[in-house]
Amino acid sequence: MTATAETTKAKLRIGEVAELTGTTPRTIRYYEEIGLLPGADERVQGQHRWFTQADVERINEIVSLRDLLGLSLDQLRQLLAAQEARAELKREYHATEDPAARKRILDESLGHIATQLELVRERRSELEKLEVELTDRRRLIHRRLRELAK
Amino acid sequence: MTATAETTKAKLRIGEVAELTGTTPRTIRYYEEIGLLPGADERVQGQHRWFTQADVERINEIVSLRDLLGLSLDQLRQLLAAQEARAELKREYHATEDPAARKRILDESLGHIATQLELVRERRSELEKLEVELTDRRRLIHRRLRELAK
DNA sequence: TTGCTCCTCACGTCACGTGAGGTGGC
DNA sequence: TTGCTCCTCACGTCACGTGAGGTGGC
Repeated sequence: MTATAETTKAKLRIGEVAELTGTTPRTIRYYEEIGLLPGADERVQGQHRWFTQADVERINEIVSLRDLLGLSLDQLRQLLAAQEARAELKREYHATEDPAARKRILDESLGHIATQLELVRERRSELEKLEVELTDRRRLIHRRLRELAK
Repeated sequence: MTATAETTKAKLRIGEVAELTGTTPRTIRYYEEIGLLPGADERVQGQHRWFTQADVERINEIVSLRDLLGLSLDQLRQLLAAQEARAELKREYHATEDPAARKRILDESLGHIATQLELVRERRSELEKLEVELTDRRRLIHRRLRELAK
């Protein structure tokens, strides 16, 4: 009856997943339709979809990159494909003992992360610029209010 | 022949404005069409549109809020309407000498700015969370690379 | 005057929203 | 078993993209 035992392989319905990820069932079906979510071909047409915690995390990641970095779903599909390639590499990594192969795999991962980090930082600096503008305007108004209070 | 003299009331064409704002002529026409840009009714149907530096700044602001805060154009229209109300208040502000009226106007402006700042900060904290996740993953890979180098 | 940029339809697209009508699982 | 959530079309919408055919300004 522990929490970990309860959540092991817990099957989630599409409405629950939508709630957990802040999306809608329609959005999740659409992501499956365009190939952003895996495992769609295993289901018989008309039957209910069942999701796992891993699906929730993937959708959260999609939503996060979509909203925060403003990527199109096509760009996201490419990015996620690159991530899967990385996961594949990870399995190769554990399969090999060759230090040179391991180094090559890790270097490649670093490249993918660097790409995403650059996007994040670009966005952050734009947001900070906007914040500075707003706080400047606020400061000006506060000054005028103090003038009035005299 | 000074720069300021040259740019005074300089009339810009839609293509130039698109370039300056990182948009397209189609986007600018669309924004005019849905009422995000003012002064559309003064132009005779079929004639060329002429823009000023003020239009460039407005479009930059629209693009910035659209991309960085993820607002819909409908939300943006409301926000910009509120801003115009503030500009109107500003004129009233300069017209009145009554300190109480002036204070009321400034307080209202503060409210609008606070709303935008809240949106900006929400976004920023989400972005920072994503950045931390990415740098954590990068650190892990760097550690493994150092292990390999031994 | 010649080009280049502009103009207005108008249909296409991406990322879903929104019913309509029907079936499946606690 | 009943009701709620799920299913699949399929059309609608928002924010533009993309030609087609024609006119205007340095």
